[in-house]
Amino acid sequence: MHGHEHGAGHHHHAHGLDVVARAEALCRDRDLQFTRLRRDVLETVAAAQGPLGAYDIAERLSVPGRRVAAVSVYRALDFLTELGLVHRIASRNAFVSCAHEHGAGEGLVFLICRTCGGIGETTAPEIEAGLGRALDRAGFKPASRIVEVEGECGACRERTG
Amino acid sequence: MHGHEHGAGHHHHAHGLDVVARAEALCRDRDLQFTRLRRDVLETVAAAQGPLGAYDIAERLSVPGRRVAAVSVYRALDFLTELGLVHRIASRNAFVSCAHEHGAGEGLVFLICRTCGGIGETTAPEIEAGLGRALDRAGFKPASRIVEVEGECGACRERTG
DNA sequence: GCGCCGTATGTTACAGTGTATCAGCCTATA
DNA sequence: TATAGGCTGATACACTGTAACATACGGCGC
Repeated sequence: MHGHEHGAGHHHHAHGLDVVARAEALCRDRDLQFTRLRRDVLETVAAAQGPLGAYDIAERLSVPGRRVAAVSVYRALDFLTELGLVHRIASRNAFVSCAHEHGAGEGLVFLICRTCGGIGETTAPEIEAGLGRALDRAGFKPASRIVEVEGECGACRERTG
Repeated sequence: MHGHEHGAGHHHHAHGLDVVARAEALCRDRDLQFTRLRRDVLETVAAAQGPLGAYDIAERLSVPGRRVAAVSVYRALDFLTELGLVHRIASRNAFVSCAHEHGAGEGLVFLICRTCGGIGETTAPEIEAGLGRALDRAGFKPASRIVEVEGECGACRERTG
């Protein structure tokens, strides 16, 4: 699993350009700065096969003569995450890029493959109603939610049986 | 929210004894050792109001003359997590104790309160079917899942309006 | 131009999280 | 007693994340 899946397995191979284009449009619309560092970080994450840690990103962006500190990467990641261009995988402390829009009530689910280490996405709108009822029962007012499933992705199941 | 909620807000105040008793029974059944360190770690987590980090636990267990290293705490937490006596909150890198059994298909959900910092639990069995369908659509074979919701718990909503 | 201010970035330092490795200890069992 | 396996201690290290402060750059009013 080296891309992201949407819905019933809609693959986005090499979507680096997609997400960068979306970033440009978003920043233009909202009068935000799509700076070089932010672009570099986004391109690096988008080009990666799997999730990247902040220090991985910093290392890949650092060349002799231009060293990128991890703290700068974190700031760029915060910015990109805020815009929904990048997602944080809490159970891995790592980040993936995301080329498609996400709306509320969509039921975003992250799929973490134990075999190839890749991150997929799918949506399960059905779970929103049930989760909403459960939260009502518990008297809990939600603000944000994460759903992460660890297992084996389709590609690895085919490969290894 | 300084305990855990189960189902429609079933509270377990001061359940430290419950979970320790359950740990003893589990270890007896499975021929596992419920050592002093493991007991201490479990009691510390159970007695805490909110989630504890591994280093917090190590600090609380360290007294002059007996220093508990974080690495030992991690091993004990791994052991306890494996038995379902302790849960890890991925979005906080912290741990909470859990006095009740969990079965598959139960739809365990962690409720993280932004106001009081407490962790609650509830179950949403309804989401299992929907999530299962979504995973089928994506061709993904699940092994474990985490659902964490951040927001405001019932107690804090009453207190602050 | 000049100063002012807000945003972005650089730099350093530090706190927190987690793992690897090796050594010692304790206990059960032969 | 000897041995093997599980538990713990201790040290070191890598990774993750934040705080604090300095600097740079660009727009804006004067």
